[in-house]
Amino acid sequence: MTKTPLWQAIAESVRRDIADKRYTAGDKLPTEAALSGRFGVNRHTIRRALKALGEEGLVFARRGAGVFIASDVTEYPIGRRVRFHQNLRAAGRSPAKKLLALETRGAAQPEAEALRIDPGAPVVAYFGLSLSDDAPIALVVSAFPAERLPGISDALAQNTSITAALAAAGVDDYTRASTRLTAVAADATQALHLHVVEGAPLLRSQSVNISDIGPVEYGTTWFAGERTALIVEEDPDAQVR
Amino acid sequence: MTKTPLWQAIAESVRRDIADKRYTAGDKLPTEAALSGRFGVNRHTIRRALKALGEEGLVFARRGAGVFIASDVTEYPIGRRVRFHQNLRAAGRSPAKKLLALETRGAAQPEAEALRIDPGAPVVAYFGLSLSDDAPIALVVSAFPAERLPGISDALAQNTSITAALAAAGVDDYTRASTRLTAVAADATQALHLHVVEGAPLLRSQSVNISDIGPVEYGTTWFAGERTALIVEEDPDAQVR
DNA sequence: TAATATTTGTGCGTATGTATT
DNA sequence: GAATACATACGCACAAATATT
Repeated sequence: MTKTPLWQAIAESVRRDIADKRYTAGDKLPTEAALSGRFGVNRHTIRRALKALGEEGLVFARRGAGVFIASDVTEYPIGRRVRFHQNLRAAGRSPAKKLLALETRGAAQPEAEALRIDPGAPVVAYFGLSLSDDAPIALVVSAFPAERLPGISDALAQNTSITAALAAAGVDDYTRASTRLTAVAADATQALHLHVVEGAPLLRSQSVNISDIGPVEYGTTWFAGERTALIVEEDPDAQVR
Repeated sequence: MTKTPLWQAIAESVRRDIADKRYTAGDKLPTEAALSGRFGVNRHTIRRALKALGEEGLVFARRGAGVFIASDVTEYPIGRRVRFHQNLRAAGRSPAKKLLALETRGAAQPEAEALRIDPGAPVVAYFGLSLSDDAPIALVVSAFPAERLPGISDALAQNTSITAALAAAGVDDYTRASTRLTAVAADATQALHLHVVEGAPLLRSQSVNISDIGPVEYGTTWFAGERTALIVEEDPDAQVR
């Protein structure tokens, strides 16, 4: 009879607690110190167990904050992906949206080019996080030309959606210019926001929205690759050459 | 895997913003509170990042007033430019193409569903590599329904392009159904083919091509994220909702 | 001038991450 | 596994300087 390592037994115990909904998505687990007391083992043994759960995607840790239950991946491993499919046209525009920050500053070179304004001309920078059931889906950074859109800053602060804010600023009709897609690795802060590990693959979408008064938004969206997929609609009559 | 401290990642991000002239000499940075919201970290962590920038002489703080840009950074290591642009419609169909392998086997479940054939029905699997100036661009795996396309195996072996092979098999008119895009991490063999390190971000495109006789190709393409960007063409008349 | 709000500066306690012994 | 040490990070509270009204 082989002896089961302590950390495996502990991992199994916590796994049961999660399965039994004693802890649910977003909850904080007891501290490592508390768990080490409860199970009567060293903190490192607890850490070994939590590491295993982390690799299973069941929990994730935030240094200085605690260990938290990840979104219910176990129950709906496939369905979760399906639910979070994002349409490219709706990229970064899911209903639940958290405003992270808003600032007005000078336009950098690429922003100025995309928005067809002078470098240094004021832009309103919007930082947001798209959520679905508290699970972060995408990180959004958008630049708006301040002089072309009077009152856009207040509109963004008061409206939950970018579309609504643009409408409040007088733009109710705009089209998306060609979208540029590429895969990139998550940096430390992106990983923090999206609840993935540093270096995890992200899908980055860059696009410009244009109305009849000119470009109104230069937006970049980072999607958590593990949890989201973009569906690109294609013209059914289009020919593949 | 080296984990970058958050404060270093934040310092680097702000350093870039200064280098890109988003903030210029004399400007006031957003408040520590605003930055802590934008990056999703505690104010102490922001302060640590700002302290580093202060020690570099890039910024200085005035208690009660704010943090200001001391000087512009002119020299900055420019990131590798994206050298290759691929149109999504041409995904995996660039001129230089290397045939890696060709095999006939039974259809797996997802292939059967996509191609609308029975699981286990014969499919011809095509493994190829897209190149540009000897640099690998994308790894391509396509499945073709063997019974629906008599002679497709020989056609693929003899033709350099998939389009030509399909034409040789009697299909000269097909359309691409909606494409699914997501970011994934490169596994060991993909990394080898694409000349990237294992774990590097890849852009994965999955799509089905349909002709009047039914689905003719279920293809998956992995693009090297560091070297490629997909440009999604949009209907200029399309509305963003 | 005075009151109030904002912003940076500082301290303390606690939690996680990692390395060493 | 156990014990220790240190770096990183969070959360709260409050003081000090500045800005705003």
